[in-house]
Amino acid sequence: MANTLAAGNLTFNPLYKEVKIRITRSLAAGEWQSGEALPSETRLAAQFNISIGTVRKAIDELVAEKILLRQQGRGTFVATHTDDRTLFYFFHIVGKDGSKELPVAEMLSFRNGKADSENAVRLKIAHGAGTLRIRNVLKLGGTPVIFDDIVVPAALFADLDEDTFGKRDGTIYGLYQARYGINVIRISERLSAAKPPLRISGLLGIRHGVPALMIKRVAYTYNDTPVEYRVSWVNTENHEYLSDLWKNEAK
Amino acid sequence: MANTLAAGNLTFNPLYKEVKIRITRSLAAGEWQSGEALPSETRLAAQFNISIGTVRKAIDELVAEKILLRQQGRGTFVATHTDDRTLFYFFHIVGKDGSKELPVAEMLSFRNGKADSENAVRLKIAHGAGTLRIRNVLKLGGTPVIFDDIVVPAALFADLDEDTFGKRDGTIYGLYQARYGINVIRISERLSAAKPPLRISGLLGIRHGVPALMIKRVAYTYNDTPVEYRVSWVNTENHEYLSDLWKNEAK
DNA sequence: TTCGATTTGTTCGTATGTATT
DNA sequence: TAATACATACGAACAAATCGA
Repeated sequence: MANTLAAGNLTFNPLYKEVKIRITRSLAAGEWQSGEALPSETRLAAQFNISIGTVRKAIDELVAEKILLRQQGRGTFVATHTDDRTLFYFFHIVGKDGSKELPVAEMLSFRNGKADSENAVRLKIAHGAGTLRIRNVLKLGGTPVIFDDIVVPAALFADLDEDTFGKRDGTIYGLYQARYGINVIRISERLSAAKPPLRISGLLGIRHGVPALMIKRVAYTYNDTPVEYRVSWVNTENHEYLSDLWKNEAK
Repeated sequence: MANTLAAGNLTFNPLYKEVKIRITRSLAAGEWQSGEALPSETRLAAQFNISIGTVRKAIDELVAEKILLRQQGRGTFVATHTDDRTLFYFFHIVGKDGSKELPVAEMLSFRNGKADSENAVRLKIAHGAGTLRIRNVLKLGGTPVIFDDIVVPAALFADLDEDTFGKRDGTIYGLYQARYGINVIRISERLSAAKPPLRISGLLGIRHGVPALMIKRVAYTYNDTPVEYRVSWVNTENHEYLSDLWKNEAK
């Protein structure tokens, strides 16, 4: 009888890897919305005509990658960009006393633009392609600590405008996910120390000559597709960047 | 008959978690040396009197945490601090052109010291306890880029001296592991931007007024036991700190 | 409140495939 | 070639959590 899944597959992956790819494809296609439950493991096994253990192994990996979320007795869900998830996996600035807190964003500007060469390389779009560019100040404990300069391809966020962005409810990635079906699942950040431009040091209350942390971030969705490029400046007089792989992982 | 493993256990973990704890205990006790093979899964299952699937599930997690390493046909091994592992999981400085390269260390000094309050907190030792303090300059492509100030509890590294440290073969964590049975399995780093002290900017060829990246790292072994505190200064004119969770993970 | 259906979590067992020595 | 070790896949049974009737 055989394995209809592996058929027509030139690179012979194990079955569970194929299932994982299939599920990822469905996710990328927006087949299940954020927070929505996938079909039960039993149903998936029946659909794919494989054993439940194999389905579980595929889902295991997606759960480990924080793409899916399992809850005993309830089901398996597409991970949502809640505040908690942001705090754990996408926001790395903490107080020097160790305090973790979600920032409050204030939009400074929202403009249309064209991709410069850096944008083009990082976002894998054409030089000169249309972009949206948002500048934010992020406050922690009421005081401005971070300046964000966000660039996204206009093509991905068709009708996004200043109002939609400014009046969003929740995090920025939550907006991408809920309104545009774009699910940020991974970020890559490159950090260096630099003297902030005058305008920015002014915004962040950085005294003259005091350096700041510059972070260049690319956010990716499924299949390593970049969807956002962000340059941040951080006042590290009272805060710092925490890089603690695994600390929040499986116990 | 029952489950001899779970017996006497007040917090009722699943069996495979107990097995994981047991294996971790053996690792912490130095039962298997670095690079050495653990008993085969079949043998472990027999020892614990459980099924092989349960053993595999326990090992799965330790492999995911990079503590163990599995090789089909060969066995399961205690992960070794090779150059590759260091480059992937413990060394985050890359060229701005994206180049990854292992640094060459040059020892500047090796001294005995006493834990200051910062050392005491981070290393969870008594204030004033004996420490060893090593200063290094790390070169990338022949030029000095990083200054390291390393502090370790003297109690953990009984007979470590300047010669042993300086003439080591391989990475520093490799030395800890091979000679003292101390296996660094996780690091936590806190980054900020700052003006480097004159002595350090001189060493790294940083021009006056140019900021540097300061990194405070704590290295941990099993059970979240800290074993090293390290303050690094990085010249980020041509290099940057790369924070790319998962990028090197399961594909 | 209780009960039953549903869903994921754990554990066992077996068979077979693939890589290493 | 044979033995050994991990990898994949299947199936079954029961536990634990959730949710609605």
